[in-house]
Amino acid sequence: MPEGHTIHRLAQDHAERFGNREVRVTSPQGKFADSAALLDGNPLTTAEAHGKHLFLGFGEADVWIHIHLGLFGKYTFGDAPVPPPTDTVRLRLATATAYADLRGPTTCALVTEGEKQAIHDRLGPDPLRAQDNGEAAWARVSRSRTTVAALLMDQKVIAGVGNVYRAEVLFRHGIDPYRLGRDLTRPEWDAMWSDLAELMREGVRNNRIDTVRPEHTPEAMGRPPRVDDHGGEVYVYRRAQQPCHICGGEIRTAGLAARNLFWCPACQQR
DNA sequence: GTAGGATGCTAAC
DNA sequence: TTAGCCTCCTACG
Repeated sequence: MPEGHTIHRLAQDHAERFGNREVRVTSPQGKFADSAALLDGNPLTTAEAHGKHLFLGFGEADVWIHIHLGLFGKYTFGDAPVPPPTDTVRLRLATATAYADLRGPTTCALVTEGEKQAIHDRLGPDPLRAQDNGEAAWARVSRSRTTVAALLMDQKVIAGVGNVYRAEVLFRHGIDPYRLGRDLTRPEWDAMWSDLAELMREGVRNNRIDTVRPEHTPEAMGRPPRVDDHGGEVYVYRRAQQPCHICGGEIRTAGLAARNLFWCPACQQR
């Protein structure tokens, strides 16, 4: 779930349900209780995403709730009647008509405006932010001796890409994950950047990751639809040892920087 | 019932 | 490079 598209969608969902409404802010689990009490009853005025970071702003209060889901964090949205919270709910926002429950985040903390800015400053450009472009990312990539697979996961280089988008965008552009940043061409990078922007925008719309082109969908190719709890239709992510949708060769997997990498060696050449 | 893994990241070695 | 954090779900006895 939690790649950049999830967080941008969460920002939208918060704005829709709670924007400019006074919200009850609580921490049934307790870890955020003191901070929640400070904000309780204020209107939610801003919900903003940068990469995988979510910021909630409350009216005059000069503080933000900074949320990072990490690997396990999850949001549940619902309508009234608001059910009693379970004891793992770190943060609950609620009005008379809607609620949002946050469980298991890596980060849920109050930050000042300055601390928020520091987070933005250490993040790279985000394909989902209108004001961002791939220029600064290319400057880093083009002089890096790191693999493009590692660079795509580095939030200082490009914010919001996770393990699924990494594997899929490399496949879509026929790029070997082990190629070095400095060996990429400018057109290759530009194409990946704009492709990510489109794929991730669709991810926000549908709240899932789909990367398979129309001509390669299960219906178009007469194969059974994918069954995987992560949802969308993909080319290589978590398809190790299965046949590539395009060439029929075997999808490979390997560990890279503590994460599982997936790719098709035939379609993705050096 | 238990083990293991998962779309993430950081601090410590 | 590894351990640690946080939660939920599946597979396996």
